[in-house]
Amino acid sequence: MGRAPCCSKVGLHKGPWTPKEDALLTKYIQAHGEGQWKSLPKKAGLLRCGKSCRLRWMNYLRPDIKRGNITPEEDDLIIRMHSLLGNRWSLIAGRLPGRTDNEIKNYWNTHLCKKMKTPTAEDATDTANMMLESPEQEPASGNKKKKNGGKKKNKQKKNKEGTNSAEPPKTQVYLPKPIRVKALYLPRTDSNTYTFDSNSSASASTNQEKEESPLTKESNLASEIGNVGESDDFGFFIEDHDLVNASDIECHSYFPSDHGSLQQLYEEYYHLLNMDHTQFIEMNSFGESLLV
DNA sequence: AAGCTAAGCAACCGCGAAAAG
DNA sequence: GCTTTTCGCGGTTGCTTAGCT
Repeated sequence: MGRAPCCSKVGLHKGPWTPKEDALLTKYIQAHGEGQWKSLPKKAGLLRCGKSCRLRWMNYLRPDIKRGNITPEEDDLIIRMHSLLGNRWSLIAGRLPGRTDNEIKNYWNTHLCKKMKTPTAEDATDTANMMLESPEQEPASGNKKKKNGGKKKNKQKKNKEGTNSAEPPKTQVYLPKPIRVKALYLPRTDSNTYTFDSNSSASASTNQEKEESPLTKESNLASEIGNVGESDDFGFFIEDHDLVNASDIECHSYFPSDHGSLQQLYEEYYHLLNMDHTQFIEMNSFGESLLV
């Protein structure tokens, strides 16, 4: 069955955003919160596709975006998270406060991919074990500079499901899928710093959450993983039995940027992913049972 | 200084999944 | 339970800029 286009595409602006468009979008979202991307451009007075608005907001305009200068610690974490999760940019980004999936993806494709191909002795020792366990995932097209122009579109993409038998098997992670939680109820605040007007939907976190220190929050989340043993990649089954997606909880909002914590977080992930298979299977079926 | 190439990054596209009707 | 709509993700493209000859 056909799929309706996300927008008419007729008469819509494309390409780089102007400061005026940025201002309109920011103003609208500050007043009304995120979500309803389809209708947002019209309401905000923008001649843009809703997807474009969302992307612009998520990757550039959000107040908590941290731009530029990936630190060595972040760099290291990205490499190691990638070795565990593969090209799950949004998951990796969710663990790096202020970083976006697009930024991390670009960073990987331009810097780290090369680095992985020509590892220094230090890198080699640091990551060798993980690299053995998970196949090197090429960036979609590497650092190719296709000056041949023209859109080849998704022909390669269609092959991604592993028709190439020569490829080594990927590390499979059998964990429950996150479920989508409506932004209206659990907005993606990302925000220890990102607070709109008090009536904004973006300020949905409870007072308790707001008062809780980042460290407390982090350790709580860590204990959620430990106690409940229920994390997808990586949704959490919270004690009061609300199944939510961690990316909606935005635990990264609560993670302090100190790098000891990033290291701790990595170790937790690594531990989860190295649990034996029966645990994965149980977790998977448990998660699925919740989702049916 | 001009032309060329590579690198970096913002933005677009299509698809899958979940929500809504 | 089926269809349609909406959202979010990952892959890809193409513009801009830096570096080199």
